[in-house]
Amino acid sequence: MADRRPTLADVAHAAGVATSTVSRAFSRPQRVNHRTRERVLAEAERLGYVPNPAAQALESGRTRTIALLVPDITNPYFSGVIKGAERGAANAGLTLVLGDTAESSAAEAQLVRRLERAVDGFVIAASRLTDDELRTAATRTPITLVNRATAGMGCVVADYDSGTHQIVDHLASYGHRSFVFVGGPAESWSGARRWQGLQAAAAERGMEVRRSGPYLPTLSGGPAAADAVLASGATAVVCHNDILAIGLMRRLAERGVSVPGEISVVGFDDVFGADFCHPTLTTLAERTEDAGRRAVELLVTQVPLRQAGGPTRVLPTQLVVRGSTGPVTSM
Amino acid sequence: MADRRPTLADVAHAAGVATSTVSRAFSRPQRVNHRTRERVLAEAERLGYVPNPAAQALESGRTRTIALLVPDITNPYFSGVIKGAERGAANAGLTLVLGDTAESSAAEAQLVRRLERAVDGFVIAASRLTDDELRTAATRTPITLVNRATAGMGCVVADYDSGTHQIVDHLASYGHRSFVFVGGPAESWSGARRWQGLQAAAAERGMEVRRSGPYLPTLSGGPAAADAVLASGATAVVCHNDILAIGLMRRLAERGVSVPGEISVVGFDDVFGADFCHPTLTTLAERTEDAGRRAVELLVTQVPLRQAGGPTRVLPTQLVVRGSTGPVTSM
DNA sequence: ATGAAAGCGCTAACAC
DNA sequence: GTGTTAGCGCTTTCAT
Repeated sequence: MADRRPTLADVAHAAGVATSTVSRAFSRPQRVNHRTRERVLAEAERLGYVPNPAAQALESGRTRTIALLVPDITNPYFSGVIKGAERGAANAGLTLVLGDTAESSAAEAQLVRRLERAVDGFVIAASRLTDDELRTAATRTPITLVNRATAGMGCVVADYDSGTHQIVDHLASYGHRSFVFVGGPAESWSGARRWQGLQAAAAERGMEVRRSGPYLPTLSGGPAAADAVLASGATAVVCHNDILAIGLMRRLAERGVSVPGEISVVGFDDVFGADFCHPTLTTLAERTEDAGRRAVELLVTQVPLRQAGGPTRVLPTQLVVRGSTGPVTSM
Repeated sequence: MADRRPTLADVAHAAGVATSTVSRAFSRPQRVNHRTRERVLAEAERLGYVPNPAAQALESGRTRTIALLVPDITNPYFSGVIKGAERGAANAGLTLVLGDTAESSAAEAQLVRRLERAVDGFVIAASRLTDDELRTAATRTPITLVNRATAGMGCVVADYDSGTHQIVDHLASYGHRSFVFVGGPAESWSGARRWQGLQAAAAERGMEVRRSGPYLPTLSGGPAAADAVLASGATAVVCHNDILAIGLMRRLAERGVSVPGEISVVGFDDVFGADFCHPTLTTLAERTEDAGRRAVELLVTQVPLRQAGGPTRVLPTQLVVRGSTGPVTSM
């Protein structure tokens, strides 16, 4: 182990100045004589001085750390959000703490409470908390939401209105007159928005929609969903997310049902895997990496202002047409 | 925003005791009169007191935070490591900071330096630093490695000796007399270990092996690898990782080559997607979640002891046989 | 068992 | 432009 690490005082002594000058040399370069600053920095470098973040935080009350909370770290949908947030944090010189809420609102609330003094703010993706819980927490520490809109705080959401229209138009262009929405968890905010959008878009097109589910938004949710879809006689299905869609397609393949020959399948998210499953999946791509980065930016800009509110940023979505959708077979 | 948060002094005042008593009530319950402690805790609860981690860290020098560094957060291989580490940290009451080193040794070194004062230790997965750089860094802050063995520090690695034997035995059982190893990045420690293991196992079986590459360990590395393999006339290939294997299989499909009919394909990692690509991929599964958790445990046990060294933990691997491997076609 | 008081390393007024 | 000096909130001797 190294000996005691050099402190501000060590650098100050070595450079023959006061500690405040050293501090300023780092944090307010303008307010220090250029030559003095050079000397201080040189001494700091020579001594291998690194500021102690705990001490900085204690004084300033700011930790230069933010937390990102996601329901499941291993879900590839959140990988993009995590990466984007990590980039955004790095750009802003912030440290990113990652928390997995295990899809539980209790765990989420506990994590917020545990970390609120250790971080300057939270980015919460797909929060399971109620609007009220979120707003209460936001009075203590700034919060920005990803894929969840709650009045009074910064939100970054995907444009599901446009996205669901794109999906419906695509299916209509292939001659489908109706489709089934294979729903995910009932509490999912994005699930509700997707379903609303699909209903509205279908109504405009004069198409008929039904909803099936809820199902687990995992590969294992696929078989039950597939069987329900088969029973319904649908020519097309739109699934809550890609993973569920892939699980559903696997089951359809097992049962000898051709995709897209007999049934067209559409997913949401364009996760890793959507372009190499079989058949490749037509899906609505979200800019998850952008979402993570923007959420951090939103948080950073509102932190210094100490304002609780924040505008909602809507990120574009785009339909990626692949092999799982095709024309209706007239029988 | 909330008013000033209650401090130790507020609680002490409210309970009519000294701050040191409040501090002890939390950290050394034994050394405080039972009734006093009850009263203090009640007041703390009533005021909504939460200790300020920065102040705790400043005094004690310990932050109760550890950092996990990975080359690429979006790589599904690391998702398991991240999840495991998150769990391990949560179990130990530690906060986990996540860093993405962007597959760059410079970024990794910078991140270590930037965080070393803010955390009590590092878990570094697939480190790109040299052994010397790692050992130097470890003298300042404890470090544990995942999938990288460096003498003198705690390491968690997969059992590639057993794993590569499993792969070779599997191919031999299907009648393959030779195979090609499709290599990843030259600097990859695990890549080197895999190749060593395969060579040794093949030699024992009297099989012939050649190496091709290096290739990008991504889907986009697949086409070049596939074409090289075709030119070689191999009956079986073992790829650096699953992603590369899937990219390679896609290219083979494009070129009308049947898998496993004409060529058998084996991957490493068993990442998300290996069970739904087409054909499903035979691959060597690693216990990545265990690895992450164990690495944190190793770090935690060595931190209090302030000992730099640490034993290497070897985690079992197992071959998952799926649809991408089959018998040699005699032509 | 409890209190008083000295810092931990740094920032921010406020002087000079 | 630079130095002096109070703390930030907590832990930890050292008394009592």
